Amino acid sequence: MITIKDIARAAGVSHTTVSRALNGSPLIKPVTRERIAKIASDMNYVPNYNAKNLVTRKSNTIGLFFSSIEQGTSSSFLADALKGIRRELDEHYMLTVSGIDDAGSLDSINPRRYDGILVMSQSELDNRFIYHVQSADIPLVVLNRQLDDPSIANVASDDRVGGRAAADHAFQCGHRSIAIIEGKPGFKSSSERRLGYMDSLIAHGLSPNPDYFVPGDYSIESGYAAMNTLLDLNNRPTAVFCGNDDMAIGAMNACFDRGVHIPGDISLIGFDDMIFAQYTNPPLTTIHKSVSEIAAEGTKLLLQRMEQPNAEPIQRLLGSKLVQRRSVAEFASEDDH
Amino acid sequence: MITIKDIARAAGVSHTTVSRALNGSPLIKPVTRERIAKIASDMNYVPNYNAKNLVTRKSNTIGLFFSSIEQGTSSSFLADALKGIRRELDEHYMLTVSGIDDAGSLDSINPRRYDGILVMSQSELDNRFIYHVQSADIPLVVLNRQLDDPSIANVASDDRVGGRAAADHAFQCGHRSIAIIEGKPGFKSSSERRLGYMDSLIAHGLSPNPDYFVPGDYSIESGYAAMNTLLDLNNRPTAVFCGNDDMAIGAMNACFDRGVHIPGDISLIGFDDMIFAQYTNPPLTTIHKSVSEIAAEGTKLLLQRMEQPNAEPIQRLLGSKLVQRRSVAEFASEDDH
DNA sequence: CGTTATGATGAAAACGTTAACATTTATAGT
DNA sequence: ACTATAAATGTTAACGTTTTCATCATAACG
Repeated sequence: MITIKDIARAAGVSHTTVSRALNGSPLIKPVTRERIAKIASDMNYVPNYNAKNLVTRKSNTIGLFFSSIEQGTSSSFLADALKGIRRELDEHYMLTVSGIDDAGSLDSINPRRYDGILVMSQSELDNRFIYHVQSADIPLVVLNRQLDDPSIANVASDDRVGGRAAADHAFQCGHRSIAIIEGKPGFKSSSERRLGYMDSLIAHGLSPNPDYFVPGDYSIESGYAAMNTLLDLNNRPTAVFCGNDDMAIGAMNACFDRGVHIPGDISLIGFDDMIFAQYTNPPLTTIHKSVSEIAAEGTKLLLQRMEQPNAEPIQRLLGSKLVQRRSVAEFASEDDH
Repeated sequence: MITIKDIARAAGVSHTTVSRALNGSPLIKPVTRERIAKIASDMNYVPNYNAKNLVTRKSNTIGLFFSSIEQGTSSSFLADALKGIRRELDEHYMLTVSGIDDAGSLDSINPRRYDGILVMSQSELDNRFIYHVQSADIPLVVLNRQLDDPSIANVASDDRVGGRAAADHAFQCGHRSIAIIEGKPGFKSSSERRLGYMDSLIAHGLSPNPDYFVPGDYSIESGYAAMNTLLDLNNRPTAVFCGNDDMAIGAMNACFDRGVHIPGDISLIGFDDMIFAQYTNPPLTTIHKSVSEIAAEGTKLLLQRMEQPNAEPIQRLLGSKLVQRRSVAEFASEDDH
C-alpha cells in the first residue's frame, strides 16, 4: 500500500507538503499541488483513514441505529432511510447500521467511533440509548419519532396534521361516522394521530363517539382484531382511520373474512404509505409519510450539528399528505369548496 | 479520553503490559491481568480503534453492499440481511451498508477499509464490483445470487429445488395445466426457477406448453401484465407459478380486476415468502427463502475466509421449502403417496 | 542594498496502539 | 550457591497521518 511518503519521494518534496497538497491547504503553490495530485492519482494513492482519524480525532463514521432491527414490518424503513441518508452524505463517510439492542455495551458508543449518530426511533424504549448518546457528547438527531425534549434535534412526520388530513378526507367524502383504530399506547405517534383525528371531528362539529376509539398496537393482527370489534357494533362507522398501514391491512382482512366490502360497506384510511399500500385490494388510501425524506432532512441536520455542536437543536416536522386511492367511498353529499 | 498509558500509570506498570493484559496475552500473570482489567473498567477505558487498526493493519469493519439500494421491493431484504449478519458477527465489528452504486470510486474499496465484504447481489451488473473486490484481495462472499465462478465464495437459495417444489405442489394438488411467470431475463435465479419447474413437469410426464411460459421481470407490474396474457388464453392454466412474490401480487390484482377468483378459478404460487405473502388475499402459498439465513451463513463463511484466505472458496445452496397457504386449490385427484 | 514581511516548504512531534527486542525476576537443576 | 531456563515485564520503534514550529526563499519597501 502506498503512503504519502512514497508520493513525497516521487515528487521530491516532504511528506508534509504532500499532506497539505492533498488536503487543499492554501499554503501550497497551485502548481505544486497539481503536480502532487497527479502523482498521487497515478500511483493510485488512497489515504489510510485510521492514521488520518487517529490524529484528527475523528472517526469518519456516522452511525444509524434502529429501534429494534427485529421488527418485521419496519423493514422497508431501513432501505428508505438509507436511501435518504446516502443522498445527503458525502461518500467518504462510512455509514454503519445497527440495532439499538445489538449495539452491545453502551461504552462502545463514543465520540471516537462516531462523528454523529442518527437514531431511527420507534418507541420510548430508545430513550435510554438516546440519552446515552447525548451525554457522550456525540452529535445526534432522532428521526421518525416526535420528541418532547427540546434539547434533542429531531425530525419526524407531522402525525397530527396527518391524522387530521385523514379524518378530513373521510368527512369530505361524506362520512359522518368515522372510527379510529389507534396505534400502540404510549407512542407519541399514536397520540398525535388521534389528536389530529379529533381536531378534524371538532372542526366539523362531529362529537366523538367512545365506541369509535378502538385500541391497537400497530400490528397487522391488532388491526384485524380492532376491525372485528368495530364490525360487531350496532352502529357501525362508515369509515375508519387506521393508525398505520399495517393495521389497515389487518382490518382489510377482517372485512374480507366477514364478507364486508371495501369501500362499498366500509371505508378505510391508513397511515404511512408503505410500498404495499398501492397493491392491497383495493389500493389503500393513506397518509404518505416519506421516511427517506425524514432521513435526508435528519442527515442534513446532523451534518450541521457536527459543524456547530453548540447551535440550538432543531425540531422539524415534515408535512404528511393524503394519497387518494380506492379504499374510501365517496357519498353524494354537500361538498365544501 | 483515557488511554492505556493512563491505566499503566494507575497500575504502576508499562503501557505494553496493559495492552497485553487487555488483549489476553498469555505472557501476563493472571493476577496482574485481573488487576489491570479492573482498573481499566473502573476508569471506563475504551480502546481507540483507529490506533489499534493502524498498527494491526485491520479495519475492524465489514461492508455489506447491495445491488442497488434503490429497488423498492427489495427493501425487506435489507432488514432481514442485517438481522442474519448481526447474529453471526461479533459486536465489536462495525458493519457498514452501502449500495454498490453509491460506493463512489472503486478505489475506496480496499483492504484497509474493509476486513471483509458481503455482496447482496441481485444481478450480473454487480459483477464488475465483485471482481474488483476480489482483485483487491478483500475476503468476499456473494449472497443471494448463484454464481458460476467457483473462485468466489457464494451462498444463495436453491432456486432450482424451489421451482421444482412449487410445481410439485401444484401437481400434487391435482393441477395438470401449470404455467410459469418468469423472472427477469438473464438472472440466474430466473433460469434456475424455470429449470426446477421443468424438472417437475418432466418428472410427472407433463409436456411443457409454450403458451405457459410467460415473461416477467420480477416487478409487480410485470406480474400483472403476465397474468393478463395468461387469462387471455383459450386454454387457461389452472395454476401458475410466479417467479417471485411481487409478481404473484401483480397477478392477484390482475385476477381481481377481471373477477377471476383465487384459488377457485386459478391457483397461484409465489417465491420468496416476503412478509406480505401472509397478508395478501388470499394468503399466498409460496416458496420460503430465508434471506436472514443466507446472510447468516454467508457471514460465517466470510469470517472463515478472513481467517484462512487461502482456503478453497465454498459455494453453498440453502434449501427452499414450500409454505402452504391458501392460494392453491386442491382438486379431488389421485394422490401419490 | 539591507531590512522586513510574506509565501512556500521542511523537520520533528504527536495521535494511541501493538510488536520486536531487551531486560529483569522467579524457578529449577545440579 | 550458581548457573541455565523460563516467565513476566519493560523499552523502543513503528503504523500513516496532521500539526506546530522552524527555515528558507522571494518579494516589498524605504
